[in-house]
Amino acid sequence: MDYQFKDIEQKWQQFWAQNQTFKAQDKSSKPKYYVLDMFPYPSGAGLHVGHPLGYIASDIFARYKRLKGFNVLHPMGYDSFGLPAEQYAIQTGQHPALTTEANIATYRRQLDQIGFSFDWSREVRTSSPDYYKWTQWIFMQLFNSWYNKAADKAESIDTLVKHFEQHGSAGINAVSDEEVLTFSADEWKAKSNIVQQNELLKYRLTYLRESTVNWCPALGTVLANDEVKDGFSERGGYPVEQKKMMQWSMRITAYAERLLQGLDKIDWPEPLKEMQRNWIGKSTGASVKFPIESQESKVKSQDYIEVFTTRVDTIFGVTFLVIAPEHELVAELTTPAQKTEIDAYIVQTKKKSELDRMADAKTVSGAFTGSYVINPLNNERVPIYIADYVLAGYGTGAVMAVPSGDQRDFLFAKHFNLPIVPILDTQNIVDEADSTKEGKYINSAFVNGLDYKEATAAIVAKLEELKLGKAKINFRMRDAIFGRQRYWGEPVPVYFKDGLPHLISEDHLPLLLPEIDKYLPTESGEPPLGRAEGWVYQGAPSKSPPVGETSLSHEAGSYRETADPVYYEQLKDFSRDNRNQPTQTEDILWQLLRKEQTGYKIRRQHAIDQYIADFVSLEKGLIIELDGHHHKLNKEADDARTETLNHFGFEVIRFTNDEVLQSPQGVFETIKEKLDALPERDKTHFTGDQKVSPTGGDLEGAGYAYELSTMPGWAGSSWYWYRYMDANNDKEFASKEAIEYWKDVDLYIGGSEHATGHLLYSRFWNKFMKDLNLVVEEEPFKKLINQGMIQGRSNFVYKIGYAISYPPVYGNDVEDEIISEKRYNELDKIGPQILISKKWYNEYLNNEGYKEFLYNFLKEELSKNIQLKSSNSSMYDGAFIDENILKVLPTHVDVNIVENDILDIKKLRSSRKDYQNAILILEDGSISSPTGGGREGAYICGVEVEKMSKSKFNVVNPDDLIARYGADTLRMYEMFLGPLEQSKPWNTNGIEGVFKFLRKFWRLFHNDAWEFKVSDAEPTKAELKSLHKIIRKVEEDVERFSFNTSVSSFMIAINELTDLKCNNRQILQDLVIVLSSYAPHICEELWTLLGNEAGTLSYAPYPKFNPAFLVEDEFAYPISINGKTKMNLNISLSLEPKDIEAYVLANADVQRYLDGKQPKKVIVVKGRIVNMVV
RNA sequence: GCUCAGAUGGUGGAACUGGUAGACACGCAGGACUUAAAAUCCUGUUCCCGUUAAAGGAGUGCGGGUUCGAUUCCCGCUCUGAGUACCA
Repeated sequence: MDYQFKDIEQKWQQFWAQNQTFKAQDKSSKPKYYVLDMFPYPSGAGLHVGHPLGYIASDIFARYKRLKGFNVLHPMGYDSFGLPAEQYAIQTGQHPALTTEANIATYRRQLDQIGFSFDWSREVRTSSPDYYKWTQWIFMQLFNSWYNKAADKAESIDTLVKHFEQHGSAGINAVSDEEVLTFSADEWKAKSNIVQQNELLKYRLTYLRESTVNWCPALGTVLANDEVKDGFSERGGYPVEQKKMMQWSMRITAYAERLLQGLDKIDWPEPLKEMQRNWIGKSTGASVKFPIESQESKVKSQDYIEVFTTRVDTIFGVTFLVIAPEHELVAELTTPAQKTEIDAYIVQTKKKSELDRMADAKTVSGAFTGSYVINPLNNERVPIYIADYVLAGYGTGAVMAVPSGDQRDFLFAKHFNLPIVPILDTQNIVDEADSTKEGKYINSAFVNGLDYKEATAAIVAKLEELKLGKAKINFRMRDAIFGRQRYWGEPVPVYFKDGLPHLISEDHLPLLLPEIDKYLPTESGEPPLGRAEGWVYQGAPSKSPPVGETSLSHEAGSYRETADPVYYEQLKDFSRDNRNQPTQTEDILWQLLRKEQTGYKIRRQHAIDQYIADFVSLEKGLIIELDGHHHKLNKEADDARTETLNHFGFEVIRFTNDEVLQSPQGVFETIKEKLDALPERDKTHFTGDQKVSPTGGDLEGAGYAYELSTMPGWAGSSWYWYRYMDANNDKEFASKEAIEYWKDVDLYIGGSEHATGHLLYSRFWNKFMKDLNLVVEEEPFKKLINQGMIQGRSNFVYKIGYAISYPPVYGNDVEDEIISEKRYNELDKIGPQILISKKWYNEYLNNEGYKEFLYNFLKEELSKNIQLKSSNSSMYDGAFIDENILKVLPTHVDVNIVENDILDIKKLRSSRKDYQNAILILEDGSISSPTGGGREGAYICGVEVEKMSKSKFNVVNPDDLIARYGADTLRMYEMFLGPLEQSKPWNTNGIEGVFKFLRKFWRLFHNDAWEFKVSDAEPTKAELKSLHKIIRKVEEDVERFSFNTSVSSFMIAINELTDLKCNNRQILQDLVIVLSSYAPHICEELWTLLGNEAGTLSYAPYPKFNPAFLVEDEFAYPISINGKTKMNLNISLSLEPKDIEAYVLANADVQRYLDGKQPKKVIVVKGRIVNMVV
């Protein structure tokens, strides 16, 4: 029978599924090998031909490793939480779980028909509760951990608490928030639980903190840095803005150094590592404090400005300091004389969006504050400027400017006429800064004459001695925002009590995603989970209550002396800050309330217990609070706060900012009425002997609000490779034995788009899990390969766009308007489309005469083919075509109706209505019209390489190709296309060659009548040579992931064996094994035809290469003269170079080439070449 | 701007440690089979000059270097792609 790929492929796919042929063994004496593809998101669009590229490569590798005797783990699953399903749900109201399910089914069907050897018994889905239970569990471990810098690893938060209890905060070297408290052991123990928990939150590896986030209003969620590209969201391309929000974050910065170091130990593509290095952004330098020049009467909150620099050696070249406009000291540093200028500049920068700021990079702008710092090493006065080229978010938000060494500083200095002092004798600073490190220092006091290394060391030493600086390492990487204000993600296993986050009990995992009515934020702007009814935590908070969970106010004697004196002191500091920087609404209200305008003394930003009240009347016990509109999770905190304040004898009234802005007077009246109505404050509560629970009861029966945001897309994919090791375990995320056996991923294949997202977060979680001894390897992916992108190859037709203008109607020239592009396109629909072939398009571009031809042609065709009439027909009477508006537009045409750039005109006509009556000028100049019959010439389309996408009509679907050629052909063709890592355009043209090859292979096993027939004779030498060449070639190629070259070699081998008329069983059987990882279906079929047991091919031993079969006794030496090959000579390989030389020189043809001359030198490389120098 | 990767026929690409550049495949041209088409098979196919077959010459983005010999190594440049960006 001829090669029937359809039947064969279906048969074997079924067989593999039924027999679980590719199930990996949990326990095995074989060595393990773990081949993984990057977790796919099952999108609704289905696969295009570019998607399976990496899967085919990894599958070939996995199959090859099985043949080589490895126990191979090759799983597949779905990263099934994510934005697209949710966006779709918002539009259609369909539950994302349903659409996701449907998408997975499509995805699976498409994967199955390509014949992958996945172990489907281990399939995972991040959106399944069995799976996200463990994502939540890992989140809990992160919450319960801190990073101990001394041990350089994460540890349980218990060890931190123990340390605090025994030694206080002294001796702790941790990665934490910047502002942490300092306290003794006794002070710690004296703190209320709330204060303690608040403090611990600053150390936890996942924490809640008010931070500046990338807010995307269109998606209604925050995004991580890697999800933002050039100020727009990566998914959807919506604008992103900066916003302060209470957010869950992951303290990935704790691992910055280890993430960087680890890169040196893994076999990844260099560009990928480079991207991670850039993202981590380590820079070694020094921090230097520049004392602020004292000014009479002005009290500063700080008497120095700290800068970070990587070139501390240039400190003698500092001629000014630049701080970011957002720098906290700007207000204090601005002198009255400079205030207008500075304010104007700040307003100007605020107006600029991120994008403007980037685009504006070239223009110099800034403003002088009027203040000076002192250069600590030469005591010179250094003016302080603000400028937006200094970023508040990097380093300290301040730079020491060295115009001689830094181009931005140089431009700034030129612009503001600031001095430029050279500091190295080799510097050339006439036109631009020179950042050289060569030469000896000048103008640099005690380092004059030293070189770069010496000077740097000397300066750092000096600064350290002065206690004004030290060597420092800075990282660009920020902590990763972990919450998303979206529905379709893992719920965060956290509830809120006293405004503080608490973990739910492990017994209550998984915390299931609740059902909601609409997948939209609530009216009050809470995330979608705010819609879930009754979604509150009822259980016990944890098995062992958090340390120190006692009454918060057992020491409270008065509102000033709260439970925690240290904390209270800090609050007073914050209050002072707040008073200095009132918000707009606070300021409006304060102007009305101050100076007893209500009849009572009002204080603003006043610390009470652990809170700061916006406004308070101590006399009447009334607290006035201003709120932005807020989040449900803040409400829990607000309620707790109100309750506590009530307890201290205060009544709380709240206004929103909007209320104040709209009617300040009304707000004032309400407050006044309230004050008048209130009695004197009851102070009896301040005895402190009462046990107070701020939430009004014990946990039993109480409902605590859950966290309303969900986890980001990368949560589930940051550990999934461990789940595959033990996918069905319901006791642990994976068993210890499984992890110890499989350890890590040996080969990971996927796209480079995950470089700074998934691959960085995964390494982070892996290191964390290693620290907790949950896993055994420091790095999860030993070897990684980026498959290149498959680009689309678009085809174009060249459409004549024409417009019709009208003469003045009724003496009115209104109609003679300039026709806009849009109108022009509308008009071009009134007649038939006219398309010109590629040659004529080039003619149109380069030849004025042809334009005229087209114009005349068009006029004639139009008068012939259409009547210029419509409902108001007079409009078209006498209409004329405007030559100036005639244009030829390259227009995408569906690549599926084009073959070898030749358009299928019939298919074109039936594809779209507006092409039905099209007139085509063909390559040979003849014309194809709908009425004209007979044979037609060719219409040649234009070609361009672009992204593969529906809108460009260049999507090639693997389903179609499999239907035409089969999966084996598709697999081999995708590999044949070129090196795996390289991006390349898809062109279906070559696929025939691969198909022919498989048929030729099939035919080796069959006689002319297509009957299966092999011979049992002893193989010939030539046959064995062909076989062993390919055995070795495939081994070499697969090991170095050069799949394209082995496909070529297969073709060569089959061509050779066909020429040898080989149908030898021994040869063919080994060949089947060698080819089976590339084209598994056809090989399985032939394997059983050869009489082997079905299903045994996948685990057959790979044939052993025997070099003896390749040994030649002769070699056709290329004979070259001065490096140019002239001829070949067959010479026995047993001859030594000397004899070869003699043999070659004796040859008559060689003598002819030498033309009687004696060669100066003869180079003979045995088995390679003979070269003569004349 | 910086970093990285790359540039070989009409096309995808091969040449692995410096040793016959263009393997393999597509496309194209010619031929066989056929009434015809499809399929299949055979031959040719880097460019230039040229021929009866020849014989020459040039040639791996450009310019130089090292070498008996360079697509491969070194230096400088051009272009393309990717990443990143006032990162101090």
